[in-house]
Amino acid sequence: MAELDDTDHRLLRMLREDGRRTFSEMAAEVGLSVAAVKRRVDRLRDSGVITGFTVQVDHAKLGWGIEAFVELRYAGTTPVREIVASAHTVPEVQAVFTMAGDPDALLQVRVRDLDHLQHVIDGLRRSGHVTGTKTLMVLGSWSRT
Amino acid sequence: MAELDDTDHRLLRMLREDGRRTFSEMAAEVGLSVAAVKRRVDRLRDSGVITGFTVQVDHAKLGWGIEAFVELRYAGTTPVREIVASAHTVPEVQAVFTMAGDPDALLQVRVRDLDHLQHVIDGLRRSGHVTGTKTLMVLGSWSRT
DNA sequence: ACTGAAATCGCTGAATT
DNA sequence: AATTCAGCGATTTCAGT
Repeated sequence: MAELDDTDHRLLRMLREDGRRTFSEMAAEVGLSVAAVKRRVDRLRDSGVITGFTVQVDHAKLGWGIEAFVELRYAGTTPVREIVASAHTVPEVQAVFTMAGDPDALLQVRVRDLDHLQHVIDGLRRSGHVTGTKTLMVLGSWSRT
Repeated sequence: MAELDDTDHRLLRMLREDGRRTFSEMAAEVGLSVAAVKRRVDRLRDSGVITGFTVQVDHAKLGWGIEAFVELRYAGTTPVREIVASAHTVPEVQAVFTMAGDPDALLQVRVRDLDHLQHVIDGLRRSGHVTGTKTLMVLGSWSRT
């Protein structure tokens, strides 16, 4: 577990709000030189606290307007790595969470419409050792970032 | 819904893999000038397809090693906006999804340890009109980005 | 819409305290 | 660990096609 001071946390918070904020801007805000800020951000990357940078996309604007969570139940013998392996090959699956207890996994999926969702769920039920699904349709969402 | 050609989709994919990729790199890859790539990315931002840039963080490295989903059920009279409003003031809540049917909402939470999780769940049950919770502990996860 | 060039601004590494 | 400075590369704007 990495040792971070207040300045590191401030830099992380700034980058969460805008991952393209420049070192100069951040330096001015925390009261350090540009090179010092760069050294800290480099260190956060090297220590694995920062794993990458990415863009945030409005999927609805791209025509993928439906979001859902699918709870999966598997046959008792199915190893976890097989659950993840079979689920993440489905392009509509955005994230896979393996769970303790019931259900065995939770999938976050994004689809164009309800027909499309039906098709994805059918595919999941056919593949592997899925013994049951429960689908939760997302009506709205809020995210901290 | 925005009109995007193949080049726009390629640029989006590149930025999802690395949100700090330079215009020069992307220009070389898609075979356009730097100025043309910048114009396209600017347009994706202006049209709302790109909503922002952010950093990806390994929360376990920061000592927030436990992740869970909490299904919430509310009294029938509770308006959706009140569900979201009360949940997103809890700092441990990373995301709020309001759902069709049962449960009424799904919260993604991150905590330091199980005591901390217990405390967060107790707080949720006390606040507002929550009539029941079910907590799903995350053992492992995979995400497309 | 894209190109190419010019000006500005930010990034990076080395030397220093 | 932070600062300063110099060299380099990226961003941004604009005229031209």
